[in-house]
Amino acid sequence: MYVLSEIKEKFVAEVERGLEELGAEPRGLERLVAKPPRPEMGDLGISLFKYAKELGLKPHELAGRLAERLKIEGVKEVKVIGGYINIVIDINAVARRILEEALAEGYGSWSFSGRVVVEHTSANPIHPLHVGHARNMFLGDSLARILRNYGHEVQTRFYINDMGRQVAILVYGLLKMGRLLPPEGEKPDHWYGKVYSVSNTLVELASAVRRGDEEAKKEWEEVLKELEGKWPEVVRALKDKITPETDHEKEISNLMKRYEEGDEEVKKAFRTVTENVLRGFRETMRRVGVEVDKWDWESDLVWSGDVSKIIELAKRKGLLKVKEGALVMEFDEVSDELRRLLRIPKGLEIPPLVLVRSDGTTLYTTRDIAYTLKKFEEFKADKVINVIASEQRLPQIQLRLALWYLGFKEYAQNLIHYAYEMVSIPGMKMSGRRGRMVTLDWLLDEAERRVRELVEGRSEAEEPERVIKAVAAGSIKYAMVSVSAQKPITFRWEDVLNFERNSAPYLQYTHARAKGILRKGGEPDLNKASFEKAEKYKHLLIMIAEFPEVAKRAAEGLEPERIAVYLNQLADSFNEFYHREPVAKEEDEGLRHLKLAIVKAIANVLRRGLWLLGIEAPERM
RNA sequence: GCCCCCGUAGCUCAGCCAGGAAGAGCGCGGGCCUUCGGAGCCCGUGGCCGCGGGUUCAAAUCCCGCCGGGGGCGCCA
Repeated sequence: MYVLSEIKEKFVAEVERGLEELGAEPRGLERLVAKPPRPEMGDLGISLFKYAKELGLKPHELAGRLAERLKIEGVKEVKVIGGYINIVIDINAVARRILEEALAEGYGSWSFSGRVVVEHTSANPIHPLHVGHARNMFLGDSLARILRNYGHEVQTRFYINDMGRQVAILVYGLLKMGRLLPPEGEKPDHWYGKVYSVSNTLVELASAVRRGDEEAKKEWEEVLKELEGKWPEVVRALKDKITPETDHEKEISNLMKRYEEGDEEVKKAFRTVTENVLRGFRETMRRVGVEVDKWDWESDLVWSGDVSKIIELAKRKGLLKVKEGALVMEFDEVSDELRRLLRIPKGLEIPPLVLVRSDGTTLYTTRDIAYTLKKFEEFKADKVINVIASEQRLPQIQLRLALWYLGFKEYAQNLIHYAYEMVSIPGMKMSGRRGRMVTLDWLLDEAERRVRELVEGRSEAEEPERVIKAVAAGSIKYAMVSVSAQKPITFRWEDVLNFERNSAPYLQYTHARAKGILRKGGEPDLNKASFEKAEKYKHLLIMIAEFPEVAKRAAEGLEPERIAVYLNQLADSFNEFYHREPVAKEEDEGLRHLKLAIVKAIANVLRRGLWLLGIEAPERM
């Protein structure tokens, strides 16, 4: 247990006991603990208005009575202000413990047991990773780290969605082109992305012509022109192969059917292509230091029979209806109670879920049911977190309902859709289908270029290139992870590449600066430190002591942005301190060791906190 | 049309879940380059917390309605 948490717990327990003795029923008192608005009012306070009313006492009077016998180790004063009871921490007495804790390697970690699967990124293997995937990936990676730090066993998984229509369109185009592999020297996912959007556009165009839909025809002709301007050779290679003479939609459906049935030739084509796209994904992920523990093929779930077992079970339970040749599950009357359990909005109408198409093939959500079981069962997970865009809220709800009705009630309740909003770019409508996207690779190149420019000639790092990569990746990660997931992000270069405060580079710089002081001033020795002089650095010490609680709350609420906000405040306070006080040059030995210990503790917290966000903290920059 | 999310300083956002004296960054104006790393520091500027009701001793925070922005309502994912 960390000092500050301990003091807080005792404070709550004592006040609780006092209230009980007076006849009140203090439930959830710890929620009323707050930091007073001004430091001179104390370090922690509890508001008592609620209980004053319950007991028929004046708030101030109640606070006074409770304060009288409040005795907590590490607390030097109890203040009664209005209806609050506030405590003043005796920082001289607890500074040593704060610093001992903060200098330890695993500072901020907890040991709350639990097993969690985090599925993230899971991009369609048809084009390179773009800014939207980046948000998904960085959120997922950070959540995994935050939960591990909380004490949970975490497994991260990437779902390879190789059975969707989009992969089929890509493979179809490639087969028409007569080549499955990318040209030498071109990053595979980028090349496939071009082929995909050109194929998709030609297919859409052909269909529009066949339907006689003039409007759509015009629209897709424009897209084609745009693509021709960007990638003439790809358009040239496909233009005469995908024309309105053929019903391509049907051929693509046929291709999907053959893949689902496990046709060897088709299987080989799909697998080769997908593997190669994934090769590109892995390269990008290596660049940003994100790893996943397991890669799961959607197709394996079909071939292994897991998906048909689900359908059989649904049939046996009488959950399926035949509707125009398709098998569907309906959710007409979902009780309020079930909605509450599965976190489904009250007024939401839930359309039927098609599990099997009329041609006998299955759909994404069908396979996702099988996949969810696999995730829970293989890892014996208590919880599964799916990091998936909020636009997929409805299918995720249908998934939970399907699980519930199939009898997997625990899983349905413990399946969490961690929804995040879109990343938009001003003046640009992103669309993979139309080949319009800002890729993560490009973003990283650009960020690295800018960092290199900035660092040029003034870096103190031994390996400037490594630092450039860490800072570039960090700045993008920070932009994605420091905004709460439920807010849309408008991606602007001037914000992401602003390396001033409130950015990863600022935190990294502050960390490197602290390390620089330690190189000059030497290692702190707590046995030589004058803790009786800690009062002056109380603000910093308390902030250091708050880190574990911040990490805990971030884990409990799945809120990486809390870490970002906290680290920023810590860095601000440290920089103020740095300009005010000499550390390495401090002549008073005891004081120097105290300050060095504070600096080292801050460096440690910054490093650990950045790690929770998936951001590296170089020693020098 | 129905449903979900968001709306806090000129801009980008914390704070809202668990009600208890409005916060950062950017921008803008002014200062700090002989002292441990200027990606920094100091001073100043800036808000009927979208609007209207309600609950409460107390509302940015909870409830209802409206307005504005985004997303969803496919045998796509």
